Amino acid sequence: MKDKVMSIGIVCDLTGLTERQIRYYEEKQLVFPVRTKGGARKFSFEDVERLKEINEKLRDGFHTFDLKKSGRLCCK
Amino acid sequence: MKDKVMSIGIVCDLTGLTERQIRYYEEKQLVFPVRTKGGARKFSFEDVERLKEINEKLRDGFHTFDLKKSGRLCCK
DNA sequence: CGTGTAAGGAATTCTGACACG
DNA sequence: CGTGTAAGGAATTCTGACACG
Repeated sequence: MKDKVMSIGIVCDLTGLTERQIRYYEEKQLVFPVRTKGGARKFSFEDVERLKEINEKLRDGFHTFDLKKSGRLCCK
Repeated sequence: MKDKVMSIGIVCDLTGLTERQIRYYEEKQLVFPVRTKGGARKFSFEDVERLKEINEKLRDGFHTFDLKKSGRLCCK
């Protein structure tokens, strides 16, 4: 599940987010996809889950820096 | 593990096979990737395992039609 | 701040074919 | 039979920027 194998397109399908949102979350250091030689991002299923959580938190009123500080997004 | 999320490039990395081999195995009905709107193949981790088994069998002297007839590649 | 979009380029994947054998 | 390759096109992804606010 930690294998970084998905390109951004399928991640969009799986999360319902836009490429723009995903790239922004990466820019803010909330997710860490790996890169192919060509520069394309590769995500894992874990990243997909995390991205969904990030978006939820943002919709709940949190900010990207809040999420970064906390490290984990979920309290369990 | 059955989620068809990987494009052919990563499958090549994961299996060590070439795109040509993977497409040929699909042509011979040994694997069944899904397609994106744009026509790109998407594979699952299960497909990756199957592809490795297919290639092993072929190296052992089997033919694609032998593999197709047997259905399963592994006897367990 | 978080996200949308148009812009141009680079990398990825696709198909059908010729080749060897 | 199974696989390599060059060919041209179409789809995908990338970055930096302007926009709103």
